Amino acid sequence: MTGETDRRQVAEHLALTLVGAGMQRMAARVLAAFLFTDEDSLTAGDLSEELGASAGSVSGAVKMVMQMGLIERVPVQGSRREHYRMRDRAWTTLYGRQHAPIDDILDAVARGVESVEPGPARERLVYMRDFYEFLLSEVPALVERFEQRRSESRP
Amino acid sequence: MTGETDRRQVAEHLALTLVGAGMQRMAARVLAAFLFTDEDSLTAGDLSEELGASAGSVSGAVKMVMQMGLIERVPVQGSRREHYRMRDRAWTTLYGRQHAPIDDILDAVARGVESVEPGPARERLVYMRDFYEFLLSEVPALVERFEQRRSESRP
DNA sequence: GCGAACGTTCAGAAATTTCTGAAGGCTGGG
DNA sequence: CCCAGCCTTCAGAAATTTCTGAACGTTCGC
Repeated sequence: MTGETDRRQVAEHLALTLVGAGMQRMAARVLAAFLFTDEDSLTAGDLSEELGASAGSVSGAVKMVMQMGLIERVPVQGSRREHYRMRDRAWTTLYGRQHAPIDDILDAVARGVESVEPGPARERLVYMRDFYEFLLSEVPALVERFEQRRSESRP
Repeated sequence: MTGETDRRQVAEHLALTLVGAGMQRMAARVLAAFLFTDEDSLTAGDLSEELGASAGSVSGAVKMVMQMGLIERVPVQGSRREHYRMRDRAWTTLYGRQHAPIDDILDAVARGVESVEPGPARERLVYMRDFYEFLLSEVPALVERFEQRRSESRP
């Protein structure tokens, strides 16, 4: 509820926190910019200026954040620039996709189970496989529950 | 179900997959070594030999993996070396802790909510905050459900 | 106590990731 | 058709992460 400088600082702090959680630096900064703006949409140029970063790195970061499904292109007629904005269900889709690597892990573990004779190692691998399978099946339901609850409380 | 060379290859592949999911390289290799061994426990020396890595990097990696709660020291009398093995509920605890960064994110977002005037940005931040709060409260229950199901099927 | 076997720490080297800046490609207006 | 504005790509520079190897503690057997 304070000044504009403060808003940027807080945004930057959130970006750094996301970096701590494993996100790429510039991608996190771009994301924070979208979170904290009251504009309808931002262009690559806006971001470059706002963040004080080169057009090149902004371009790469935007690409990443878009692949994550957090922002989307928004068509604006009468403008040659590409406009972007956050997607509505950004966070739930992000969380869902965070679990995409789990598919890969699952494959690798399943291969492990096949490659070892029965014994302690195999039991360990089976346990790991079962857990990741469980996650893969339960997470979508979890996300859905959140969205449902939300739509109820805001009819 | 094939040779020893194969086991190592499969283990190494799982390690690389975990790296892809964000884990540190040597930590992932150490973890895979524990997953795939039929020994009761491994020492730093064992790992160094098995992985062909220096004692120094093994030491650092073991420290990390232990902080993650995936392995534990096991007392072996009559041996000067430190022995380690995987913890029983390694995967569920890991998943639980994966959500530790969420606390930090939650703090940062909450600060964001306070720092902006009512408007689109604020609504976005509130949504994000609510979602992470939801996760924080639901994940433990999810993990518990898995363990319960598992203990039922293996009485 | 002394010596040997292990493990840890840390400075520096190596590898990887990340950013920049310049060159080039589209697109729409004139 | 040409030009201007905007974005993307890419090679190289900068920063960061990760590994090694040597020096230093510790612990146990003797």
